[in-house]
Amino acid sequence: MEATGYRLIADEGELREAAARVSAAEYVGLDVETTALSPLDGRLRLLQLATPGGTFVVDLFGVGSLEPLRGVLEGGPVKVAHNSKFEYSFLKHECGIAVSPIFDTMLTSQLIAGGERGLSHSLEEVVRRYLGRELDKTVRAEDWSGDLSRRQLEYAARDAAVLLPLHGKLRRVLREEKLEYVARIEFAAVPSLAEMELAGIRLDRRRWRELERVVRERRDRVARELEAQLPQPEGVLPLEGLGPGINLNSPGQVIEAFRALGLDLPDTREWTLMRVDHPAAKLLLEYRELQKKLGTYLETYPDYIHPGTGRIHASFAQCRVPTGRLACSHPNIQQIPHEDEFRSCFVAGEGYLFVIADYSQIELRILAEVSGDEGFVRAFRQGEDLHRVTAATMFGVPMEEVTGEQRSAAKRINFGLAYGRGAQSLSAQLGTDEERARELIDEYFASYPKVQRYLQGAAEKALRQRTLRTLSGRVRKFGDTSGLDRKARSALRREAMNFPIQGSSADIAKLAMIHMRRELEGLDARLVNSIHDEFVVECREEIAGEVAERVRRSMLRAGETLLRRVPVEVEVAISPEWRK
DNA sequence: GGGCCGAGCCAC
DNA sequence: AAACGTGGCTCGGCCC
Repeated sequence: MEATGYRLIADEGELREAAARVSAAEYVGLDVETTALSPLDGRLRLLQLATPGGTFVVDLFGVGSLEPLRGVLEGGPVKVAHNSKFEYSFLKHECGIAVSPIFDTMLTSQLIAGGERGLSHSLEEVVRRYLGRELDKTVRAEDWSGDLSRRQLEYAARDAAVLLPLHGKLRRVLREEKLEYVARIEFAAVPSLAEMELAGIRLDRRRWRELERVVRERRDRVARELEAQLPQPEGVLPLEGLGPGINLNSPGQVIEAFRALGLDLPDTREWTLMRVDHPAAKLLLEYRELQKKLGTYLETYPDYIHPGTGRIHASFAQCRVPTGRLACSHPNIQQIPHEDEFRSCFVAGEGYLFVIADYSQIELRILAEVSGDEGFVRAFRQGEDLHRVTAATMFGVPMEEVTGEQRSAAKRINFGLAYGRGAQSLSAQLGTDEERARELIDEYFASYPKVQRYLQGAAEKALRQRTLRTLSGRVRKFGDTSGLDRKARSALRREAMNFPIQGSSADIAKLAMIHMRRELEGLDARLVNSIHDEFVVECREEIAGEVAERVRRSMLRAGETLLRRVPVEVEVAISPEWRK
């Protein structure tokens, strides 16, 4: 790698001069070094700006304020960054600067990869893949809070400088691969995600603790009843209430205990236990549910409350999921149990309310759109109850005469097909035999012939052309499909049928987040959670009505941008708690 | 003590 | 023998 020239900026005068030089550039590489990984816990130390004419390394412990750079960072040249959510978050939180416009080389690499597994998207790997250069990343782990070595400064400058040739290369690839539109969506969504993380969400600690106590009592009671049913393991004296007993969380020990009862289990999954006719099996299922709630949610979530803000700041990964859905972690606030007793512990702050908005049946609307099936499209256009219409057509009865059971079967098929579900699994869910399930599917496809044609077409295309796209052009690439066994082939077919539907839904959700941020700008209102087709916005109580309308408008606009033949519907609720 | 993996299960 | 797409988290159980 070539020697890196850079200029260290250590006072305000030099910074103003640098800002003037940088503002003339069309693209600048942007990178920061920080004293911690979260802006809530650490500070910016260095800010690097790379232009074709040279790289500036700004020492924030020297300049004090980045105000002279505001004009460069907000508007002005395109800022090229790798994982720009990081730069955005620090600059927004620490300086109130909203970086824009953005070109993100990590998101670009992820879009181009199309969900292929095993590809790293670290700067080091992406530079190796697209530029054929080696970057030494060993300096990153060093301490950035004290005096900086020459090596550290060079490293910092080089990381920013490499973004320019990388951008040049990736821009060409984006164009060749027809990914420019979806890339624009991703880049524009970065501020929405960053600000959602910074905002965090409030968990009512007292109510959560109370719920924990109740659930723990229930669990302990079930555990005692269950242990009374199971034989004690050998070599353990049955000391009352003191025994180590068996570990109910260990599938191995549970299988052993059931064997002693004369029940041979292949595994201890829910599906297996459900059909075991023994009170211990029912108790174990009950125990599992309570243990899951306790261990995964109740005991651990309070640890995520940030001491500084008193709120939970989860992280959202923008392009980690091949379909384009967000992934959430630390903790995952997309998987809170749906029951009100859990969700209602997430509350708006004092004087604030939640606006909770979700898309109604968005994936089925997408299926209608992409398949173009007239019956399906008509049902949505006329605002009918789709499951009822489906049942009426499938079973050949008038709408008014559809029974609850028929509607429920139709609903399960409607949803199942979007996941590529087959007769076998459908029969298990409906409690019919496989032949009957096959008949139902046939009747379904007879009612909606273009849906069948579409789904089969997607599966074939994945196998033959090995690439599929969503409505925004997001691509999913499938590896070599020639050597797959039957099982792997059918798994791939199912994935192929699902990808455009789930992926287009993610496209719409991301567009909605972009619109929403603009619609809410200047209001005391912000997005605090995003659960695929649902958004939770927190706002001052006085403006909740107005915010609800703006959220609805943003979501409808996003839906209508990508769905041209099918109407979009959004349901909005206002509540001090996260609940329906 | 940390890392890894499979089983199991929560969400959409 | 067994399920139906996308994830993340906790646990036991194993390794170094």
